[in-house]
Amino acid sequence: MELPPRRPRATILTLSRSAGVSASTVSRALKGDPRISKSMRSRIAELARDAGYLPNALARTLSSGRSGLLGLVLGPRSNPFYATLLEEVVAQSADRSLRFLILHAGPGPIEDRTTEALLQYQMDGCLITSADMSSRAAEICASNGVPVVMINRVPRLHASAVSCDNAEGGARMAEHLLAGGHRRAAVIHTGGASSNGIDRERGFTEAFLAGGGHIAARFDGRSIYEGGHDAGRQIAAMDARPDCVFAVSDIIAMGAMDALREAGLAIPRDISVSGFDSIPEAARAAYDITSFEQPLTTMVRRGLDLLTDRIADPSLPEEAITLRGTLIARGSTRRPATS
Amino acid sequence: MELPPRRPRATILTLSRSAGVSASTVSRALKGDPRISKSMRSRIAELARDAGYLPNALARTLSSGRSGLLGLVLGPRSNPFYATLLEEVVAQSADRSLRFLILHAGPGPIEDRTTEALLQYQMDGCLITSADMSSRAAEICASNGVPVVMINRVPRLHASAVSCDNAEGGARMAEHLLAGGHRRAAVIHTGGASSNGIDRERGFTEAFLAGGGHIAARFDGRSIYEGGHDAGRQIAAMDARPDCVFAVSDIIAMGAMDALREAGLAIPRDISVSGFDSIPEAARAAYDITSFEQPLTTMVRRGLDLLTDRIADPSLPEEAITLRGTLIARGSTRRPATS
DNA sequence: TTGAAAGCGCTACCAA
DNA sequence: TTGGTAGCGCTTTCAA
Repeated sequence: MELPPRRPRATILTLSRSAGVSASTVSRALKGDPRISKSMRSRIAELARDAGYLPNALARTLSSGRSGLLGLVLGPRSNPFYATLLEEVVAQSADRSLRFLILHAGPGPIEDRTTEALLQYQMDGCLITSADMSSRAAEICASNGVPVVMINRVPRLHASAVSCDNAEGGARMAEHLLAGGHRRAAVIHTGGASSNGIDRERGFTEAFLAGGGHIAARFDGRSIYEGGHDAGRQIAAMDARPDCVFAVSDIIAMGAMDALREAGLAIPRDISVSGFDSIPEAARAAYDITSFEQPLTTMVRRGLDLLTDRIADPSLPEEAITLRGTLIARGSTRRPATS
Repeated sequence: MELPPRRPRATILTLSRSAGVSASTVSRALKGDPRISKSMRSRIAELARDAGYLPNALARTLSSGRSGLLGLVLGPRSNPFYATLLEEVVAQSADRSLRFLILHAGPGPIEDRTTEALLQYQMDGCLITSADMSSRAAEICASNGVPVVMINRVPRLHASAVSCDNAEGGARMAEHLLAGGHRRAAVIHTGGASSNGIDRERGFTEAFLAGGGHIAARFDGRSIYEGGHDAGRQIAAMDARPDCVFAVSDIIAMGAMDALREAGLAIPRDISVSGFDSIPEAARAAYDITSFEQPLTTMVRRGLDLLTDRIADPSLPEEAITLRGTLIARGSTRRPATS
């Protein structure tokens, strides 16, 4: 079977020739410049359509200095939260004609060559949802005028950020557990790797202590299911077993919950388990985990706003936006007696 | 605090001036052209390093016609398989200095404007891991000489593909279940949405029937956990309950398994459950699902090979590569008595 | 071994 | 309302 005859792509020049006008006229007509007469505009539009013309975005970048390309840094697949974030980012960026180039996806830090790609491809900005940038990488972006926005991260030097109020979320969870009669909590944190986890734990701990509770133990959940599972096993084996668990993310809570059940404990009868993020998996009947929901859609919307605004006007100051989340009470935590 | 003084980026021209040579010399020296004297090469290399020079990949594209950019189409987050695939693709592409631009991520078909982005950004090729392209989209790619490679999909017109032998995998699973003494199977398929699912079911069914088994029921698992869960509930309620379940993907199997347990059934004592893909989640102790593992690393490697080869030489024929997977027997299926 | 010049496709400035 | 021209940063003949 013959391949179709690979015509060379139409360009502004070819269009201008077949229209018998100059290239500048075509360029202006195509972007609806009002200085071009209406009839000319529609004539050229038709010509372009017939020729299957598509502008060369890269050539445009060269002269305009703006590529429409954004870098994206994504966290490890082991935490489904990032998958949700990715879908949201892609969905919203379609409407804004933003294109994302994947800089990094997975565990581990962003490598230097990744930062270089950012510059080589003239990316207009960068969205980071996970691993912290090295100071060097942040420095490179800043000194090259590439705005950086972090979602689900606290702001750093030279970056704007959108996050939910993690400390507040932790505190709300503490109140919820206290109201359910819990007083001895085990906390599964993430080992200082993420500021989110630290804030969540701090908010929880302060409120739980203030409410008369007591932190019976702390474990490092390493932000993964297995880490939560290990912690759960240890909690089940404790002499004076805690009456509740606060995990700083749902994926850790899921691991803990499975381990507790494997040890023969019933949830929430023997022990309550709570998480953070409210990922879809945590809502499944098999887990049904009480969690603190981050307003993901809005977080992404604001993140893209920040990015596009600062691309349009680099003199804008850096911003830190904090959004309030929502506690979703589910079946994994005992509720106050309603008698 | 002062921002650092935003020097304009170094270009080949600025380098050539400070070196006192021509731009072409710099260009050649930087890419190690042997025609340039060794001393000149190292002198320019040093200059470039000091100036923090990074080539403008977009400008290079304009003259060379090759962007180094590839499009990526990813399936819905509801199936963790795609998250694994994404990480593998990103990890491997770093070593090959390939850059992926996200064309689509999530459920639903690829939109036309997505295909247009492919051309506007002069992408060298496109990797599809999920939703089928419309014929129109495939046509557009073909007529513009953009190679398309599908991973985990059967080849279509104008595209190469890498997949695992799905029918064989289904057959192997049938044999495994037969060997474990099962004779009445329920199959949870994906409603004809994906050729993978169809092949897996066909392979399973033929082998299971051939081995003296019988297909007691079929359900549509819609490729999501909830679909598997619904099916599991119905299976648990059947009068003559099947003794095993074959789900065409792990995420469906997980849903089914949870539903069966919620109905009070023990696995595998009362009923065996098997899946496909061997995603990390299926290996967790809480599920421990017998599954058929796709050789993901190799699949991605071959996919990228196909892509880069056909970019380098567009006259190469389209290829379909089929890899053999591995049955991973776990605790969710009864094994043959070893007496 | 090096340089000059043209050109990739598009935008923007200055004229007309 | 339109055209001419220069230039974005790099590659690549063709000359020297």
